[in-house]
Amino acid sequence: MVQVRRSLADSQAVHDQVYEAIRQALITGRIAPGKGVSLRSLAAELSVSPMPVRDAVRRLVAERALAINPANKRLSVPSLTADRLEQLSLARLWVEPELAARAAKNADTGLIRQLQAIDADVDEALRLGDVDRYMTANHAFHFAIYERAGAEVLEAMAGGLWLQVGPFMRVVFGRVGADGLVADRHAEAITALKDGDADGARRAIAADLSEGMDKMRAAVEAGP
Amino acid sequence: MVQVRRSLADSQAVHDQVYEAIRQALITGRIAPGKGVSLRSLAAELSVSPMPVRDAVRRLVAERALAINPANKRLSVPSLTADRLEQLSLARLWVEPELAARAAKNADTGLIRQLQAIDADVDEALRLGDVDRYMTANHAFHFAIYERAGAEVLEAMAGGLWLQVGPFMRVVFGRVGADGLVADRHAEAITALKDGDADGARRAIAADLSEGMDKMRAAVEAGP
DNA sequence: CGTCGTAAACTGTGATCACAATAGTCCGGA
DNA sequence: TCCGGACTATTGTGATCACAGTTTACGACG
Repeated sequence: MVQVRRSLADSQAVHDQVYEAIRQALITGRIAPGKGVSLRSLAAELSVSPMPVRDAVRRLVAERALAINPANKRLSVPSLTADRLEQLSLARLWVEPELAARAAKNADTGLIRQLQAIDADVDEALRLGDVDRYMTANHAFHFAIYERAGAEVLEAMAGGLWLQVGPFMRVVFGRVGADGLVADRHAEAITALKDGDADGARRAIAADLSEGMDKMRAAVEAGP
Repeated sequence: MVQVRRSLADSQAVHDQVYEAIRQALITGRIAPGKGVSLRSLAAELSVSPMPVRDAVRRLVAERALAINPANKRLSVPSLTADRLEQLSLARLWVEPELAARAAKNADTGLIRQLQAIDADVDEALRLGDVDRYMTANHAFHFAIYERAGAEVLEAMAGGLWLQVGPFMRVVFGRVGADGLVADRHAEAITALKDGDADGARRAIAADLSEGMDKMRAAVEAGP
């Protein structure tokens, strides 16, 4: 990948690129939960030196997207347990509707148009059964909303939770197929945001989440 | 400090010790909010090489206990704004009572005794006006409870929030004096835990938090 | 054929160096 | 006194090496 550095500010540092790469691999499930990874193997895979990988991994560990075995200090992807999913669901179900409600107060036509475009992408990804594209688009949809809340602390919390939930989502697709998630509440959410209806946005996002989480729960309980 | 390494497992890595040191300095307000720090200065202060500091700082940045200026990539302690405090309050007021309620179901006499001992320490710190000791003991009290909830994800969230709130707490002491926080709800919480009263524990912790947060809010609004 | 021990490969951690970019300082000129 | 520009110090980032501990592979022995 060729990338031109314009200035120090807008240039993504290598460790940031590595972070994004691993994050994406984690969310899309390209690295299986429970599997062990190592700094050097990741570095080799991404064709960078171990140094920036080390930085990225530290960050991911702090965000609980990667786990570190306290006995031998080796890295691994956290495995999917029903208990973890339950806690993550609960937390998401609190933060994300709150962010949606706040966003409703700041929504404008630009945001609405953007959301409609993203949602069209989500639908097409679902139609094609393109898992990675669905995940990316769905993430973009939610965070386009959350970003508008203007609540950086809560938004960061949501980001961290989403990262931890990512691997679970892949399980859903793996078991019930790509059409398992077809019924989202995105249209409802868009309508509520357009009307500046904070409570409506809160309910729409809450419903969207809990439906998705229910599917994940079922998939996880079906088999670890 | 002399420390014997028994095995790789129980030995704290240097970067963990550095993390704890900076964390403590942040919480107790020894590093003022808004102030800039650097890897090498921290390393010199802690008499270690910049390398483990780098690791610790990455972690703290991920936890939003340190901020990194996107323009020049320099480190600083996040400054205290009313908006940030409001979001942190809201989040704490959701997670921590939840943890307390869960802990109530797992509480035993051992925990109660431990909490009573810690609370006595809190009270003595207040009596003496020993700010650092109060902060440490108060932290110990809350997390002795939360640990008992057996909810690692939520507990980690609480830990991250506490870390971000830490600097605000010092502001309270700086303005209203050490006796500004004298009225805590620890006794109430202990009673509820002893009775296995989940709702009581939830209410006690919620009351404890919101009182503290109110004081912080007043202190922050009085002057940045 | 199975089991155990030893050697090689691999792991995270820390130290040190190089480099480009920014911030700070100090001095000259108006 | 105040402003501007050159020089120096300091900054985060990345690369490379060393090291101790752990895991894995393999071959010898029973």
